[in-house]
Amino acid sequence: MTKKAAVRKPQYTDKPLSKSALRRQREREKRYQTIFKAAEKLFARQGFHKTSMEQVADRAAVSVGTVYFYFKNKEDLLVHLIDAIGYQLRNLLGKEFTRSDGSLDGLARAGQVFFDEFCTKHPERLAIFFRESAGQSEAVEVHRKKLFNKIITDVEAALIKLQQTAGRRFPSRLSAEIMAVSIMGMYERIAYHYLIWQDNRAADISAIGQDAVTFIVGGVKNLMKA
Amino acid sequence: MTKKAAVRKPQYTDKPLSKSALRRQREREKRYQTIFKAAEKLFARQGFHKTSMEQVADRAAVSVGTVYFYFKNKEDLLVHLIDAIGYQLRNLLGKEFTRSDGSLDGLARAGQVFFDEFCTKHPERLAIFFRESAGQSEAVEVHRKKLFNKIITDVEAALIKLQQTAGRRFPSRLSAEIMAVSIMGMYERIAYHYLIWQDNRAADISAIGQDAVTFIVGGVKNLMKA
Amino acid sequence: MTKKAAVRKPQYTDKPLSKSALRRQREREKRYQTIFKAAEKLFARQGFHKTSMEQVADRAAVSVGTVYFYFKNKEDLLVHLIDAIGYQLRNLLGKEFTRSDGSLDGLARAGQVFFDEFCTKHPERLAIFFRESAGQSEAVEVHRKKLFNKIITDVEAALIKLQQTAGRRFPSRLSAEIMAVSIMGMYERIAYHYLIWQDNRAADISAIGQDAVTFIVGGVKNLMKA
Amino acid sequence: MTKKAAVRKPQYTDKPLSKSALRRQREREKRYQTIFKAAEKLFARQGFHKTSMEQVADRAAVSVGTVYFYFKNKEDLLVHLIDAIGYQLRNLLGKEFTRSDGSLDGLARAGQVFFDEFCTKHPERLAIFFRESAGQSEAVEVHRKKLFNKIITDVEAALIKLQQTAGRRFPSRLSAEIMAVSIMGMYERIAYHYLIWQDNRAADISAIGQDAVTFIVGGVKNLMKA
DNA sequence: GATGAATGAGGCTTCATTCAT
DNA sequence: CATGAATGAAGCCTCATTCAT
Repeated sequence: MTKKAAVRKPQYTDKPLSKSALRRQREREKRYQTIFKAAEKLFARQGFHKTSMEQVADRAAVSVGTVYFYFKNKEDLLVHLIDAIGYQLRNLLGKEFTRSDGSLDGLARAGQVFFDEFCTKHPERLAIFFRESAGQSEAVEVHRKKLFNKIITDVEAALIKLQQTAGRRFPSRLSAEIMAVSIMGMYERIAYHYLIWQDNRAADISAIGQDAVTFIVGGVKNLMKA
Repeated sequence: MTKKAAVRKPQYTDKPLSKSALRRQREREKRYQTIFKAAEKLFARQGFHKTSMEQVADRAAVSVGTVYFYFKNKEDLLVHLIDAIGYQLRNLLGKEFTRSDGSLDGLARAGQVFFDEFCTKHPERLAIFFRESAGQSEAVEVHRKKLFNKIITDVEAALIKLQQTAGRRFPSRLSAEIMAVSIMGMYERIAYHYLIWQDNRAADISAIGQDAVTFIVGGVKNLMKA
Repeated sequence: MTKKAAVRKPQYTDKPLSKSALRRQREREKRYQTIFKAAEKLFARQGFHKTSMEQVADRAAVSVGTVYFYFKNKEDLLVHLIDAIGYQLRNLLGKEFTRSDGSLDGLARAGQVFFDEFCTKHPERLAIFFRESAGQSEAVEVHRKKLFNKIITDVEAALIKLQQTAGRRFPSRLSAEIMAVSIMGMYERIAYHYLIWQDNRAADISAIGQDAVTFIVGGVKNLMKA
Repeated sequence: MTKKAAVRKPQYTDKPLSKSALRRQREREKRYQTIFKAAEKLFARQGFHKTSMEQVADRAAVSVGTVYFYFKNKEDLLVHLIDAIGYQLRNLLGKEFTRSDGSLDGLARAGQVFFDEFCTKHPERLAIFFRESAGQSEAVEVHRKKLFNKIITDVEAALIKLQQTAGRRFPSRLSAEIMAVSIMGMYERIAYHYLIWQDNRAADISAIGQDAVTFIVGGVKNLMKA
């Protein structure tokens, strides 16, 4: 493990581990998570820039050096947070899409899940993904872009499948992507508006999501007609 | 002039100004603009945090002290940028809304104007408004929120007028707001996606906007039906 | 009038002044005083270092440039304040000493005057002389020292006269000076303690002064005995 | 360790320290002292304002960051200096007072100790306490006031004890305090006059102190008579 | 004489990162 | 592996002073 690479995640090697090695690995994983959670909370609450590595270390009850053992640098910490959030998000939404039958239901359910399972339950991740990860650095932006693109591609795929099932065609080759981007933007801003800026609206978010879904359904249909 | 205030804009007093005072004022306004533009460019290109006040001063060909003469501090510079952008944006969109007759046309035209007049012609402002102003500081966030809210309220008002004209009702009292937020989010992300992340798509943006508008129209109608 | 010298005080030349020149001179004197007073107040209230030249100018309702026309620089402003205070103080005390007949009464009356006429009526000058002028700069310290020395010399002279009148001798050649220094220190700290640190004790200061005088009288007598 | 706290002094916890931890602690204390001494010297020689943190760091042969590791900021450095001086001073004088039997001797001895042990041996501390700490900032002034008050209270207590021993009464309830303040002022200015302004008089200071003590004794007696 | 915009050196402070123990 | 003291570059900002108008 070189100086530059930082551990990040426990490595998975093939050779069986001794008991003590196992314990060490578990400890390591635990530490990693502690630091991760500390950063998540602090970045979401105070912002990425206003949070110092010392604060992260303090909250995780480890030394600064330890933070640097698990994460290459501060940016790396943010990137890992973003990745984890993206991973979770795609998992959550993906499940709904795959379960979907090519009707608009999958899209609708994904929207619900986004609000009910993700936004409401992980407001910190919401803030990090949509607020803190913006405008921070080149590397972070690259990661963010990649993630957005993946989710957009997921949605786009669902829309294309839908189009085929319905035996229709969207006006242009780009239409599906544009809709995917639009849906992403809608959800993003709705979450931002009602959950980050008005943090007591969690109760209404489900109903709000309903309207959003109705809106989307109308939009998609209208584009299929065209 | 108190310690904290910084000049910013020439003050408008009632007493007539002498010729030399007038020139002085013009010079001041010019300087202000020079610094403003320098910051706009740098913040958009390198990011707010990566840009130092010295760089701003250099690009504006003035001393650091002069920058501080016109702007209270770095944050103030960003806030003024945001405000100016918001002002321009509302002006642009507002004109379309007022010219509108309560049909969906106004909304459609506003969308076009957003892409064709604002995004394409002021990519730097786009980046500042949607990327750099996010996650920077409390004060900036407050300004951003205020602006977003204003635009959302504009759109919402147009939607309500539309509903009355059509003699229909949206499902809930919130629906119009939700749609407004959604539309804002759509446009934001479309602009971000095609103009910031893929900066050579300016040519397609008009066509993209078309699909977006179609989508919106369908969405709005669907919610009016409901 | 060279660039370096700054006007400071209106010059007194011998040739008779025209009417307009007279008025100009009066105006000048007035301005000088305005700035002087502004600085006095601000230095006393916020401290010398915490006060900027701009603040002085603002309070005097003139431009920064004007302040620099009347005073060479910031330090010069403080030095002039100190000098003026010293001048007033010596005048006040000196009168009592000269009126004195070589008895301890002069000393006693000077003490009273110091508290009743100077401290109570010019708390700002008190703060400047005993607080703000300390530890600021070489040049200021030199002035302060000179002034202290003058006053000390005055007191010393009074003590020596007293000794002669009484037909006694202080133990050493230094004794009178030591007593003068001591008296100065007493008054200084009493004023500081009761008027600067506890700013509502002005009412008691006369009574306090009484005790101080009694103390001094005892001290002087004891040293004459020795 | 929070952002604001800075280490300052090694913390005393109950758990026994390992050998290496002990050494670390010792090193830390040493560093702290080095920086402390550097600041003491520089503040006394060049003045607080004229001394930059970089100079302090240079003289202590550490980096600027290290200075800030041990002291929260520049003001903190001065405050700690003042506190240390006050602590030493009270210790020195306090010993004489407690050893005292309620006669004037204690007061006299304290005076001697002040001149012989403190002023002569620690001219830098003298300058910091009586010159540099004046008129610098609100926080510093608060500390200075507190310390002066403590010493004054000590002296006052000694005077009250004296009065009881002697079976006399001072004219007013304030008298003892006034005398304490006076004595403080005398010593302060004598030290300032002969040791800071005329720095070659250290040899005479003992004799000077004698006269001062005689003066004080006379003063106190005179007030007891009254 | 008065003005006030412009200057820029200089100071304080932060904090990501390193590395010896 | 963990620690945490040390580093020092870098950034923000202030403000005394100047000078063209």
